[in-house]
Amino acid sequence: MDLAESFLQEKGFNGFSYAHIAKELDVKNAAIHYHFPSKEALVSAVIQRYRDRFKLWINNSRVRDLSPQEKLDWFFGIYTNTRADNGKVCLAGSLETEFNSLPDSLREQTQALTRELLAWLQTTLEDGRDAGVFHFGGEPADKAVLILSSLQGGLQMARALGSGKFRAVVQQHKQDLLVPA
Amino acid sequence: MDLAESFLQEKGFNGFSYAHIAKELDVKNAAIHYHFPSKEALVSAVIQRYRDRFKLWINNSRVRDLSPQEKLDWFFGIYTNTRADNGKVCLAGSLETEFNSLPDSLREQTQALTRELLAWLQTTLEDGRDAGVFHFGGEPADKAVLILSSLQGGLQMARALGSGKFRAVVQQHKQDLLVPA
DNA sequence: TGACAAACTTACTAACCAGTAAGTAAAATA
DNA sequence: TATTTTACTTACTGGTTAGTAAGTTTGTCA
Repeated sequence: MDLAESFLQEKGFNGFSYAHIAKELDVKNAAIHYHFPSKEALVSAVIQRYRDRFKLWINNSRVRDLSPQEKLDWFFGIYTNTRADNGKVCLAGSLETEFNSLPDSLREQTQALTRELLAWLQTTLEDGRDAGVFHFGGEPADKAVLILSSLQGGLQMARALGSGKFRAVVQQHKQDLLVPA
Repeated sequence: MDLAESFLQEKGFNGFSYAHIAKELDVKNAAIHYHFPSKEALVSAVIQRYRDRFKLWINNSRVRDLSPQEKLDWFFGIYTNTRADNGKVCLAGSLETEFNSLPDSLREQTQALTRELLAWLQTTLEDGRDAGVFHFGGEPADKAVLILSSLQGGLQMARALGSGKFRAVVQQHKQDLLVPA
């Protein structure tokens, strides 16, 4: 599952095979079919684990008790660190790219994951604006969509043009949110 | 080339084959190899055409003579219209997602395209801020990266959660840029 | 009319893909 | 100790992939 997650983020759903995983583990591809009958089942398990992990994190006091500003920094940090080790990309972003060629169950998993990320981000933005630390007009839901979109897109752009582009995204969000005009 | 461009935007580089194009055209796959010796050559030609088209557009008086605000609307419109007909995605975004499994020549083409989009957007943002119609802090280069990233990511998110998510991105950018705090 | 080239088709190859059936070795369990 | 279960391997299938070689039709031009 760790390898599948890595490959998904590095190459996408259509970009890796049972053979790739089998080779890394030094086993035969049938060994993977023993644990996960289909590629769909394997990837579904990976997304589910990712969702569970995120849920666990945001409900843990180490994140839950942070200020909105610290929460946002933590969230940006996930993406920065993900990217740091080797051109990976947000799991949700990777899956959305190939959404059109995904089996039904994976589409649902992708939708659920994205909605969960958006919901948390929206609440955090609301709390921050209410507390007077975040400055933005319009709907928190829209701002959340903008921020998540740009993080996903920014990681992808960073692959082509270097990690500086992703840092630019984070930098500019902080500028927009934190510095009153 | 039209079909290849469509498939690239719908399914990505690893998501379409010579057979898909051949079937649509009702010819054999060898017929495509006659015109484009390799998939790399085919996709390279598609990107080059896309770059030429963009260059032509921005230098044409119909775009060149617009106000910064109208230019931005035009740019957003490209993405909105691209998306309108069937869950497509920005060509640059699609290629960046699979950047790690792309042949060298296509990596270079992808980088060049992205840099050209960024350069134009940056200049437009600069002009708009100088003219007093755009309001944002920080570097225009960073804001350009943020906007392009969010458009690419927004189209992808729209595939999973509906086109409303992309409209939210555009809406929020207009809010952030045009409405003084 | 004949030569030639453009635009194909037919028929193929070697590599890779997800997935399966049958067999095996070792560990857990009764 | 005997039986069963776990975790594989070996050997394969049918389908798809990009790409090729050789032959065929069609239109152009001298």
